Amino acid sequence: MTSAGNANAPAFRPLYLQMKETLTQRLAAGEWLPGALLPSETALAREYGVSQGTIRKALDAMAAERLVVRHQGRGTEVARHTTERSLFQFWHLYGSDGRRQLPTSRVLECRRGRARSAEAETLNLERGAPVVRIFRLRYLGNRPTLLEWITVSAERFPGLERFGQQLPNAVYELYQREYRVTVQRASEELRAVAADADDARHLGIEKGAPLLEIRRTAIDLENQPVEMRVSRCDTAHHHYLNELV
Amino acid sequence: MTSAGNANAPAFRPLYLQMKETLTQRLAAGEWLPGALLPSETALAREYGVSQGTIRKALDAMAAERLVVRHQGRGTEVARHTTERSLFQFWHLYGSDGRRQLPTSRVLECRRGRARSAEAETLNLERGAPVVRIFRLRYLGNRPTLLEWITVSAERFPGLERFGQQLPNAVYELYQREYRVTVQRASEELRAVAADADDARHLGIEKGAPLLEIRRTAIDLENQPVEMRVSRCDTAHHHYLNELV
DNA sequence: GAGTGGTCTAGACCACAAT
DNA sequence: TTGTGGTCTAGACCACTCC
Repeated sequence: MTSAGNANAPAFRPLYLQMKETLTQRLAAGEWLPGALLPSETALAREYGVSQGTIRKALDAMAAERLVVRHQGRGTEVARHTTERSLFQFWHLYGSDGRRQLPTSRVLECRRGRARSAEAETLNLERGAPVVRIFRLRYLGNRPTLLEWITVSAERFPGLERFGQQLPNAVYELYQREYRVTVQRASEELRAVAADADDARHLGIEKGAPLLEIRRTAIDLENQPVEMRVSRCDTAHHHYLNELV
Repeated sequence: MTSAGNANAPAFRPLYLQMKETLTQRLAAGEWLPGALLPSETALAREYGVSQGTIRKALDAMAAERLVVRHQGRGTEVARHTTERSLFQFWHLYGSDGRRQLPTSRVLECRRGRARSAEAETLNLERGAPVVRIFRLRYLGNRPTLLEWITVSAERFPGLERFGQQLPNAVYELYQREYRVTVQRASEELRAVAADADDARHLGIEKGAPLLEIRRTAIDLENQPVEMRVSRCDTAHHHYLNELV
């Protein structure tokens, strides 16, 4: 399929959306690795027999979804999970002064297990399927602020448990580098809960104190869930910021 | 300023961004009322002496910010505050089944007062300036779920207090219809707090129970704060959903 | 200097809404 | 049928990066 001028697919959709889909598939298939440059607009236009403007609309749409990053004069790059991206897309906790702080982490547990029903449902696994669980205590400015439980499929992330204390702060960079898994987006459910005895001990607060519980499901390039994450945050000195635009 | 070909402004910015700015100013000034149709792309292009494509990029950018809504075959319409918009942009509470429910409301208080320091700071007012405060209890499916305190400037919203029990559920529609104030975006700070005695009484829960507190600042078309809103939600049967894209 | 994406233009045709 | 925005094309020039 080189010419898309009159596609053979059952396509009533605009050409640029078809091109976006095609390019996204090639990207998700790993043809271009994170950080690499895609072929130029003119090269892609030649390859598919469409105009440069059509490729441009497709790439602009992909850039809007953070699949690629466009650089004038340099080219179009496959999006990487940098610390900045983690910060801007996935980190919403701010200090009382309104400044964003990145956490440091202490891994309390990191081992294999079998998927419980909630994990299986969230991650699209069979119940009892092998998983890796990470349990971390995270500090903001030396203050223990956040307890975090992460669950991923052990088939998708073989040997993840071996990282143990060496797990980096930003695990999405690790997912991408070691496992070719790119977290594209996520959804978070927020609730207020009461600290149980363990929460209280780890966070140095009273049992029953209010905590902000965040349940995140992270989604990869193929729109499949890849990580389930539950966080419990002490919001005495921090808050979760959400911009409604 | 009819020809923008070689602008006299200290402008190194792209033409389409200058056009977007100009059109946004005309819109914010009230030249086109909510629901009205803007002049067509060709008419605007003629008026400013630029190509239709440039106007198109400006309007597309405005549509991305929800300032206007584009309809093929009909024209470009100034965005209105409909119930759908309130729902999709400003309402983030979902039931445990994942369904979005709109609240019903009971106004507990609606009267004038003088800005306290937090209100004055948030709303860019002098401390002690006249304000209107609304205090509502909101129900989701017959269950009292949410206490809400709203503060706005009494100068900007003269006579708002007279609505009392007749306040509609979606006050942003009222702001736009009665006061020509369009809420374009907002930011929300979320924290977990413990219910005080009043919270507990109104929501039918235990004192000290965890509540999700949402502090919202609403921003108008001119990027000025127009409303401060604090909500305390019982998240036993609901949660706040945030999509990280 | 060569190559890239960003902007701007101009024109053709299509899909859709209103009449 | 008329006019609107949506798509697609083609070409020119600009700003920027890299060699």
